Amino acid sequence: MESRNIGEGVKRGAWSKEEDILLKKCVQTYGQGRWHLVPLRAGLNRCRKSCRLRWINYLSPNIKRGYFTAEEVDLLIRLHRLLGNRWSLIAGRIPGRTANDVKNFWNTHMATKVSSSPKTSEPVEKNEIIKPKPHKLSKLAMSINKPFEEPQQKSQWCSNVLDTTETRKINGQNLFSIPRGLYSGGGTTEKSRAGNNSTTQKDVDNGVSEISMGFWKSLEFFNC
DNA sequence: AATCGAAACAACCGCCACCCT
DNA sequence: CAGGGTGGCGGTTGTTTCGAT
Repeated sequence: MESRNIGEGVKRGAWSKEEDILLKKCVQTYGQGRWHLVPLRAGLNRCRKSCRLRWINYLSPNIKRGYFTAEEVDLLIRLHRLLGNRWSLIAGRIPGRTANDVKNFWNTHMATKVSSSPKTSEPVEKNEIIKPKPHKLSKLAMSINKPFEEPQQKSQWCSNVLDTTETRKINGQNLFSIPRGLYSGGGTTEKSRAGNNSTTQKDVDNGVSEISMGFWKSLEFFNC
């Protein structure tokens, strides 16, 4: 694939290995953040967004690549029912997966499967989906995304947040029929990844009115 | 072996909230 | 308080890869 040069000479398209190395070095040296400075520091002819996206979705050492495990899919389905298309939130609860990963996976594997399932075609009631305004939600997510200390904590959360009957049906019907063997089936649970937990209670409170009570009940598991 | 359509995934775009001055 | 800059998000598009015929 050929990269294109559009506009003010900023390179677009696929990243080369050399660019990856430069970006990696830059982030390792200066840390994440201040993305507007990254192209300059790294000597990259890329826009800040492109650099950030490349790091977050591909170069970050926390990223888990490869097939989604059955456990991850199960969690994804439940979280999607709970949160809707809040990919960053969902990704925050699936260790090692990025929002882009989750979104791509859902769009290519789950969206059609779920919608084609007679039982699951039943639309999720709008008032059941948590839709705080984006950035309030982001902050809320940080509190929600407190890493699970223990594996049991995670499974407890999963089993209590949602009724699992539906997702089990989805899994039973579709999980192993997805082409290209995208599931490893079972798999291990990664240790929780480091979270950016800078949320204040005020931030969380700001979103209260926009969030269903069912969700807040689920948050009791985190003592939020 | 070649072709074509579908699936998978990397990357881009536009928007918006937050932060800082 | 207002305005500009920045970070981050979800939706969408473009390209590559895979599988069927």
